[in-house]
Amino acid sequence: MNASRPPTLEDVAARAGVSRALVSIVVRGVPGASEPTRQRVLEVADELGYRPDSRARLLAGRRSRLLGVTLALDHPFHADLAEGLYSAAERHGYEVVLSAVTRDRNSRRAIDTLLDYRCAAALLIGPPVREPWLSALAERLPVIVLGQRSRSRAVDVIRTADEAGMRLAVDHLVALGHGEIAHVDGARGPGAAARRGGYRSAMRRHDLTPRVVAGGPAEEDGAAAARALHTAPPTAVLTYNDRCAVGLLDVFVRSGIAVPGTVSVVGYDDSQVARLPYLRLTTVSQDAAQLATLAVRRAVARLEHEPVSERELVLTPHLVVRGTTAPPR
Amino acid sequence: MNASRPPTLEDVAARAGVSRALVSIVVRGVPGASEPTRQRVLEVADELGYRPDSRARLLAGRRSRLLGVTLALDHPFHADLAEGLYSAAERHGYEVVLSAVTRDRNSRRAIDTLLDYRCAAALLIGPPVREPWLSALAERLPVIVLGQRSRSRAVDVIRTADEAGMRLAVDHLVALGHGEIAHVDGARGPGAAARRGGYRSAMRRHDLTPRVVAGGPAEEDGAAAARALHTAPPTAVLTYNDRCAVGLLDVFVRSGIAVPGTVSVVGYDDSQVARLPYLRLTTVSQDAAQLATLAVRRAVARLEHEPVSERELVLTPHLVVRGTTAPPR
DNA sequence: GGTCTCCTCTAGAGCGCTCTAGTACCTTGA
DNA sequence: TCAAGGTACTAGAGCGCTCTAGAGGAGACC
Repeated sequence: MNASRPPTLEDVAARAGVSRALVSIVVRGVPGASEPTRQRVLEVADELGYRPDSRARLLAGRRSRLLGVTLALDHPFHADLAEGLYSAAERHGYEVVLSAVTRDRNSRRAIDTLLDYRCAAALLIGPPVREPWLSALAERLPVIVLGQRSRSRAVDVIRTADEAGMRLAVDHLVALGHGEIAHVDGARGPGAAARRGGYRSAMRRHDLTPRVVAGGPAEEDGAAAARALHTAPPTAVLTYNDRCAVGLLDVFVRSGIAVPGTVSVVGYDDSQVARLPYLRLTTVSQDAAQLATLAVRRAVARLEHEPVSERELVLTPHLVVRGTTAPPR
Repeated sequence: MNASRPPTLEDVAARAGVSRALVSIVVRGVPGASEPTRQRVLEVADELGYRPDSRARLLAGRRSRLLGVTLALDHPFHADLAEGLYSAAERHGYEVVLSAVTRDRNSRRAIDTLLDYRCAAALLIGPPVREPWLSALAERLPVIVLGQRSRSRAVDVIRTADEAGMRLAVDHLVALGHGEIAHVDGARGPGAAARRGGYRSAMRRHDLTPRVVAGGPAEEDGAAAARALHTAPPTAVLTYNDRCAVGLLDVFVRSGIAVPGTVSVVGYDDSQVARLPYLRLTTVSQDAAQLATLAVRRAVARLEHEPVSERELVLTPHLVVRGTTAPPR
C-alpha cells in the first residue's frame, strides 16, 4: 500500500526530454509526432509504468468518451448486454462505467451517478424510469434505452420485436402440432404488453384460443403460474422470459408433468441459463451482443452528430430450438 | 440532447455572491460556513440544479473517496455483495465504481480500469488474480479480497469460515439421521479446497466415510455430478454453492429422485436463488451484507491509517434450514 | 486600548490531463 | 533570395474542483 504517487505525463515528458503535450499526443495515438520520438516516448512510458489518469483525461477533454450504463445486477440478460457493451465500446474507443440498480438504489439514483461523471451518453438497461424525467434526461445527453420500449420520443431505442418473437414461438409450437398454448405473461414488466399482444394475435391467426396466465419476471412468478396451470395444463406454455420459464419448469417437473413429454415450454431472452446443458430451454433469442453493438454505435453516432435515420431500431429475434419443445402426445 | 453545459461551483458562487471556496465548503457539508450562508448557498445550488462534477472532485481531492470493485456479472452472490457494498460505502461517505469481469475482460483488465480512476482502494469480488501481481497491486493501494482466501500476505481478506460452514451442514444432516453424505465440490473454485477439507473433517468426526464428487461453480457442474451420483445415490448431498445445488436438484427431480424425500440437498451462499419460494434450498449463509459492511469498514480503516488488528476477518456462517433437507427414509 | 482567539470567508495554487495557437525548422519553387 | 507549405514540437490556458494560507471582524479578557 501507498508507494510514491503514480507517474504522470510530466514525469514521462521529463524523462524523455520532450514536452507534456507531445507525450499526450503519443499516448493518445493521434498524429503529430515522428516515428522515432513516438517509439522513445512509448518506451519511457512503459519503463515508468505510466497509465493515463482517467479523471484528468475526462476532465480536460472536450468530449467525454465515457458511456454510462445502468443495469440490474441480478438479471442474466442484463449481464449479457453489459458484456457486449464493454466490447463494443472498446472497439469505438469509448470507456464504460456501470451503475447498478439495486433494492435500495433506484434507477434515478443510478443515473444521477452517471451524470456526476459527466458521461457523454447514457445507456439504460436497468428498470425503466418515469416518462417526464426520462425526457428531461434526454435533453442533457443522448439516451439509449436497451431491450425495451420507451414512451419518450426523445430517446433512442434498441430492442427486438417482441410481437415477432412471440409469433415465432407460437408458429413453432403449432408446427409441432400444439393447439392449447398458454402464455405466462410478464405483468407490467418491460415488453410484457407487447409479448402478450404478439401472443394473442399469433394465436388468432391460427384460429386458436389464447390463454394468458398472470406471471412476472422472476422464477417464482413462473412457479406460481405453473401451480395455477396445474389443474388443467395446456400442451404448451410460452413464458415472458427465461427466468420465468425456469420456475415453471421446476414446478412442472416436480409435480410429475414431463417436459417436453406432457407440456412443451418456450422461454424468452436466450440468456445463459437457457443454454445450460441440463435445461436446454427452447427460447426466443434477443442476441445481446448485436443489441449492444447497435446501442454503442447509436450512442457514438449521436455524439458525433452523424445523421440517424430511425429513432428506434427493432431487431428481428429468432427462435433457438433446444430440448423443451416436442410434438404433443 | 445537449442543453448548455451544467452549472459549476463558479456559477453557484456568482449567483449567491460568495466565493467558490465557500460553496465548496457548503456542498461538501464540512464546517466553515455560517448557518444563514449555508442555507442560501444550498438554495441557489438547488435552484440552478447544481451537481458536483465527480471527475473534478476526484482529481482535486487529496484522498480519492472512491472504492473500486471488481465483480463477475453472472454470479448471484457477487450481486448480493455488490449491493451491500453500495450501501456500506454510502454510509461512510465513499463512492463505488464497478468494473466487471467478463469472458473477454479478465480480472487484470478490470483492475487496471479501477487504477486508471485512481481509486483509493480495491475490493475484489471477482475471480482471483495471480499471486505476484496481487501483492504488487497491494503496494499501490489497499486491497480487500472478499469472500475467498488469498495467499498474498499483503491484502486484507474478509470471508466466512468455509470449514465451519461445512461442519454446520454435516452436523445438521447427521442430526437428521443421515449417514451417507456426499459432497459435490467446487474443483479449483475459490474456497473449494477449504470446503472440501471442512467436509472431510466433519465427516470423520462423526465416523462417517467422506465421498467427494467432482463438481464446479455453475449449474451444469451440479447437473453433471447428479448424473454421476445417479447409480448409487447417497441419502444427502452437500454442494459447493447454490448454483451447483440448483443444477443437481433439477437433474434429481427429473430422474425421479425426490428431494428431500429420497435425497436431502444443502447448498452454499444463501444467494437469492436459494430463497426462491419454489426452491426453498437449505443452505449455508454467508451474510453478504455483513461481509460488505466489514469490507468497506476495513478499506476505510486502511485509508485513514487506523490500526487494524487482523489482516483476515473470518465470519462464522450459519445454516438456513429450508425445504430441501429432511430425515432419510 | 490592546491583543488574543474564534469564526467566517477569500485568494490562489494546484490536481493531470487536452487542446489551441504558435514557433522553429526543413523543403520546395519562383 | 525569400515566400509558401509542410512537419515536429512547445507554451500555456483551461477543465471544475479541493485545500492551504491568510484576511477581516467580532467578541473576550486584561
